[in-house]
Amino acid sequence: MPDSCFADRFGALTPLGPDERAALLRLEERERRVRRNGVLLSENDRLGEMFILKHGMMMSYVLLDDGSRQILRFLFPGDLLATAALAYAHSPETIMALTDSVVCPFDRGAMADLFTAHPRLALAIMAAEQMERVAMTDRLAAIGRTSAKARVSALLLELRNRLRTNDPGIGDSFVPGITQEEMGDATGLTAVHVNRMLRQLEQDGLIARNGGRFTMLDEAGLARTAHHVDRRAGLDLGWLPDPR
Amino acid sequence: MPDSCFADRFGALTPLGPDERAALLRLEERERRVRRNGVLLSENDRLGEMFILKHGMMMSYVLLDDGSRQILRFLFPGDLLATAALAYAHSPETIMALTDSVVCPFDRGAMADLFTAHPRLALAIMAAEQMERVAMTDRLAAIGRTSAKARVSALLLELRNRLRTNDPGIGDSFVPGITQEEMGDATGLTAVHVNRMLRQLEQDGLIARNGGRFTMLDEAGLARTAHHVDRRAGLDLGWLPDPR
DNA sequence: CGCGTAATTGATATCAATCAAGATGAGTGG
DNA sequence: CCACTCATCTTGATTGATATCAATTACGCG
Repeated sequence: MPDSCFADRFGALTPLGPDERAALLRLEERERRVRRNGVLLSENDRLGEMFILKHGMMMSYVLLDDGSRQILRFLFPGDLLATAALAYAHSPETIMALTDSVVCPFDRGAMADLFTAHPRLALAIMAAEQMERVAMTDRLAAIGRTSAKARVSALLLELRNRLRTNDPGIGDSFVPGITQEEMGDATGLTAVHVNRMLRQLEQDGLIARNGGRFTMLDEAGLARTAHHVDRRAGLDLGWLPDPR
Repeated sequence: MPDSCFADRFGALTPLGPDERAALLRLEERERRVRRNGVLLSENDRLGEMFILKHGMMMSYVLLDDGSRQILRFLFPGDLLATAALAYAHSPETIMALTDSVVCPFDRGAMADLFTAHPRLALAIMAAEQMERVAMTDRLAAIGRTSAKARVSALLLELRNRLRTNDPGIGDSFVPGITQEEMGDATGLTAVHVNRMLRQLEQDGLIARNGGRFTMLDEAGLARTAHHVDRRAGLDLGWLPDPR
């Protein structure tokens, strides 16, 4: 059976029937490559298709009129991109590749077909959307109400966790794959201050760094500094109807 | 025909068939009152039902361990509450009434039934979810990357626009219905600083205040200070299949 | 080797938080 | 009707966290 990031994503949440798996696979029939630093979609581009990220790491961001940038989310395989196409004619955000990536474009009509043929998958997609929303509220609270050190810690934890989801081999040690500038744009800080915070986290004995590689020396301590809440523990999709 | 906030909300986005309207109405069969300052749902409460807000104004927020609060969103009639129930066993946020309110509780199973019987409504709900998500990214960018004055301006514009959606009689003049403390908790500022920013907006001739009532004297100027983007203009649900 | 990007470090500036009093105003009970 | 109380709003003085500015250093790569 051909692999599908998207089917795997949902398979981890709820058992999938063979028809369901096949329907998800059909969304990944086409492929498009995006090179590192390549832009898949710019703010205000006309929308019509959505994408499943198949390989690589991307990010979405908005630019403010003074040139500053707010990174909204980092994107990993299995993530759905450009879902704003469901409600808007033009993209509210830019989507750019952080590494060489592969995405699978599909028309929003395909989503309509999927919802019609497989209501249970529609519910699962809606549930995944809720997970995304809760992650966003966590980020909102972090940026609005926590210190620079907490925000940087939270970002490191989030990156490690998401990287690990796609590569279970990752333990305490990982390569974030983003610059300090990008960490700043994700956390609402300057690159200079991110640097100082990383340095402080090192001094506190929470992390170590070695040529781009980060190691969490005290994950519990880091989670405490970050005011981190582990949302995966509270997942519950048991209420979904049985697969057909 | 009995009125339904929820059906009205979607009716404004896309034409509804009679079956569809009836199905939405069924979600509002039960009612629960929540008094001002009453808590509908606390952080970590067990989830199972969701709610449609029928009358009143509510808010959702999280408390951090140092006691500070981040308000995530203000809720108005037609909004769907506690959608996290689709993915989580416990609430990630507290939902509290800002005015005496009425909500319609329904089991998440009812949502599953709706998705099964009316895939087109499922798509519309998904689209509404995208509107919510985009609003959240706008807030994230505001808090992460804009000045205190811009954030307060953006909040005023958002409140006025949402109030006007439910009461088209509202023009430049409105009563926000929240305290400066709450404005601070929504924008990531202190109440004291919100006060100074309001005062400055007054001095700039952008707003006037009179016993709790705000008047926008220069809406274009306010939108400029806020870096405001009008998202309603870009809505597009024309791609949805025709109602049955 | 040389070049460009990213990381680091120090000095200074600014915005917003904190601390501390009042002022205002809407209930509430006597 | 008045005194009282509590929440909210307002204002000033000060502190503190983070931004800004300005070099310098380290590093990956052609």
